[in-house]
Amino acid sequence: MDIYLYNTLTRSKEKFEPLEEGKVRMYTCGPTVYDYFHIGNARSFVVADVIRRYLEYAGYDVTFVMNITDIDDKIINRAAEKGVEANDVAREFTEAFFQDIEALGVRPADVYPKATETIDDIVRHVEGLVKSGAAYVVEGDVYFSVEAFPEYGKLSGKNIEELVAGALVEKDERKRNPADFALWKAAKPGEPSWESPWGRGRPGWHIECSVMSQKYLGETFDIHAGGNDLIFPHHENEIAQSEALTGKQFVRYWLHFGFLRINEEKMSKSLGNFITAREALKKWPAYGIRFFFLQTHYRSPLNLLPEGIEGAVKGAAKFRAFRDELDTMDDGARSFDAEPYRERFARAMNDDFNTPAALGALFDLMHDVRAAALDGGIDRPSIDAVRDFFDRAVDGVFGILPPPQEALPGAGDALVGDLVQILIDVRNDLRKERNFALADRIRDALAAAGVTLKDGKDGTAWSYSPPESTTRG
RNA sequence: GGCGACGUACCCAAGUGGUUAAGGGAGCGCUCUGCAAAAGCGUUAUUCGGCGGUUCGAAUCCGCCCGUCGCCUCCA
Repeated sequence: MDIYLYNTLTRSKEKFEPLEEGKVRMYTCGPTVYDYFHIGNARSFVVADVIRRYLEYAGYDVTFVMNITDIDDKIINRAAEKGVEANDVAREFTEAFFQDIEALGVRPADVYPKATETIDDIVRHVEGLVKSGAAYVVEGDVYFSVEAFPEYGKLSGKNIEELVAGALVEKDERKRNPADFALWKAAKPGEPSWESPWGRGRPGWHIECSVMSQKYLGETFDIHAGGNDLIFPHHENEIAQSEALTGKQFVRYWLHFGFLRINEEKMSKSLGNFITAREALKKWPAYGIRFFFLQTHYRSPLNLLPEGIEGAVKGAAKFRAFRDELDTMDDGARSFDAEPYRERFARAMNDDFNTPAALGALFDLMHDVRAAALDGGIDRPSIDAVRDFFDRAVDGVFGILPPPQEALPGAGDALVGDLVQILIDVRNDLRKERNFALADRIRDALAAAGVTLKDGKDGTAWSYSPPESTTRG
């Protein structure tokens, strides 16, 4: 089955045909490491992660690159505030970035190029643009001349005249056109800087992504993804800088993600209405946050509602319960064909990564497997086939399968488990004696400690999760 | 002002011309239970922001109106 995806460049869904058969070269704009990233940024990282995982599920060999912008005005400003070196800020938040995406279950990219480690390549690229006349030097700054690139505006649907007429473009007498943008910035006193043909300075933001992506993926690559707000000017400028030098198409498919909103408003650092991914992960498990994101199509805006994430946590928990059932399911005589569900899943995902529809297929699979299991039982090969697909989809592609109970903190400890079991045994004796008051006291006390008891036909099972009472705020 | 997205049940959200409008959460009923919890099962929109139009047929196409949001400036 073919994959179709919505390409911002053509404003339409297109059949995905990678440059090289069976191989995908993909790039996503990574963080500027001046602070913790927020839950809205997390949505982009998770969505990109799921797209990458699905392409691999679909059989592609994916090379996935994400940059780290580790030199930038914001980093310099933050360092000045804290009274430390820009380096220190970058190092601290690069480390935090890796911790947080790991906690979110985002699989590592193949390469994480850093701007400060790509300076030579950036300088060469800018030099090339200056030589070709697409860029010009003014007092140690280098600007890209938008008029030198006739196709400027093709991604965002803007044109230079309108941008200039928009009057919001800051006037800078040194620029030939107000829409021109900096490729290289001359160093101000005290700022980190590198040698260049135009004196000491540092790269502009846009050029980093162009150079870092092309360095690892080639002059033309398949997919470049990022948030909607990067379409203009960031990605527009990337195209201009890249294609003006190579004369080749820079990126074949541009994917853009919808925003996470809070109170119907875009969540952003500048509006100050954000919560960091780090804070969110203290409140909710990663699988719940991921499930919450995937319940909405990646291009649509998504309103952050605590009850929404709580619902997502519960939804994801059903996957775990079902997965455990599969392991203990008695085999029966009937066969169950998982293929229609696999097809529905693939059809949904192939249609511009329609994760909500794909989730629907997975829930129907659970429902129908249970119904079949009740109605005579399913044979072993069918159970195995369901489990194989289920694991590859829920865990492999979406990354939303909650960990088994044993993996939860505290519950894996042998002594803790023994103590809980002793209490359960005592309580069950009390129940036999119909001393329910004391039995319930044990149950309530355990519940307060995070241990939930489930009385069933075959005895009492228990599970652990961090107590609700520790919620903060 | 220019460009663009969206408005589907109590909440979230698929579906973009044709059988009964997916799925999740919540509510309700049931099973299980000493009672719970958890889990499972069942159930909840003659209707898709409003008004017109095209069509044998529209949530789906067209027009207008109302409402929400985004980009045009750093931002995922």
